[in-house]
Amino acid sequence: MRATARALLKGQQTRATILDAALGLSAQMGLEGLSIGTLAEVTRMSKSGVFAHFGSREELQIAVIREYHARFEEEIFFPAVSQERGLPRLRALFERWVRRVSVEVDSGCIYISGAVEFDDRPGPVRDALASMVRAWQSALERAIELSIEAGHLRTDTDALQMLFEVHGLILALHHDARFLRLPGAVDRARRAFDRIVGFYLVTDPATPAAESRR
Amino acid sequence: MRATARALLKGQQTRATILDAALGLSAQMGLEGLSIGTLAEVTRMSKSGVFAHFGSREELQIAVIREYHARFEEEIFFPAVSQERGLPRLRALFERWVRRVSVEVDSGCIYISGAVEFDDRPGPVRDALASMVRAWQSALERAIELSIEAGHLRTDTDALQMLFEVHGLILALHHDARFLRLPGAVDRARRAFDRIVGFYLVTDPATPAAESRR
DNA sequence: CGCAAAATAGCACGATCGTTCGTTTTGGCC
DNA sequence: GGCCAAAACGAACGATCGTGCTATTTTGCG
Repeated sequence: MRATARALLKGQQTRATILDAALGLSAQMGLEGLSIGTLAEVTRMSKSGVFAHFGSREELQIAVIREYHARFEEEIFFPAVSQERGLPRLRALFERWVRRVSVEVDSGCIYISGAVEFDDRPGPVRDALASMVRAWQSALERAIELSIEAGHLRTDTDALQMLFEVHGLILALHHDARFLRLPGAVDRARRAFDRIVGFYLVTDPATPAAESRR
Repeated sequence: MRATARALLKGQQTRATILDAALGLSAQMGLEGLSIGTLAEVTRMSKSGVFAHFGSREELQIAVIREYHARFEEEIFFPAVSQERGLPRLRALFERWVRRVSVEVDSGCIYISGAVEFDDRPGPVRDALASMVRAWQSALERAIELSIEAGHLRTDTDALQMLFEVHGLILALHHDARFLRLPGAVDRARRAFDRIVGFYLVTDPATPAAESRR
């Protein structure tokens, strides 16, 4: 009857436990590889017990995507927006993103694997995934635009073009590090990012750009 | 008893038919999504009839990978090496690669989807896939090195670094065009490629210029 | 403690999976 | 036409999948 009463019924709590295990499982095996059976095994519950918390496999997958998104925001986006707008924030976003992916060499990125698994499998799961990815891309686009407004990047910078190029670096990093297991991919990504930034950087600091390298 | 006698026993011929269907199926559903049942349905054969041609699902997957590699070479690599070595050949390789991926918006690229599906699933399938991908990357690396030797690219060009960046463009193209269904991704990839080439280009044919080096 | 409701378990279902085995059909050559 | 090996088939197997149902246990609260 305390204030905690409603906050965490037993159900919500084990649901969180299941979801956590589901996150790990689908990061490793992909969203399609996530099965209720193995999930029940891992959490030491019955299949139907697990199932009851989500109603269907699709809902489970969507719940996983949402949870992944929440953690992604927490780990990458929120800490980075504490940096001052413009290039410092953009750099922070990229650096945290790179670090996340390089940690995920052993766990897998649901955004990347999900994009491949659902790229021609229409339905609510794909929609949820696409909407999260788009949200993240929009956040990055916004950070680039703020860098332009702050006078750090050239005013004729095509934000979406720059985003495209930076995103490619993350995908190449994921590919080389996780699939090919090549060493040094993280450094390549960082170096390429600096090169891209260098290209879009204002050349004449007539306005007090200050740039503040890293 | 004609000359055709040994060349094409009935078995090899239907095996080729099955393999062709398998290529299409696994381009669309991924190598893991390829099932003998649906493959039998498509080719209007019995499951066991299909199965007998490959001995196991793994061998079927490997056969698909090898066939994909052969077609990839035929469509991209061989026509491009007819161009003169150096930048023209490198450009031809990239342009054909981009075109292939942009056509694959509706069919899927086995190299890309396979890399995600098997990035932590060790075994013969992963090995075969990785070896094909590495072969293709080596071919590109070689093309870059030839461009350096031909005096088209700066002598201090890091071929693997440039390869990393170019590969990222293809992955971003695949992601944006196939998953997010964004228009204009092809042009973005081309523009980014030109920018990358521009960076590594020799500015003064006499001396490897000291442009804003990073 | 007691009781209603929530949470979990148990069981069975139809479907699909890769694979095996024995049989039947087919194709090539005398 | 007949012979033999290759090719294709059909049926069944054990396993796993998602998903209903119905009990049973556990929880929260008066």
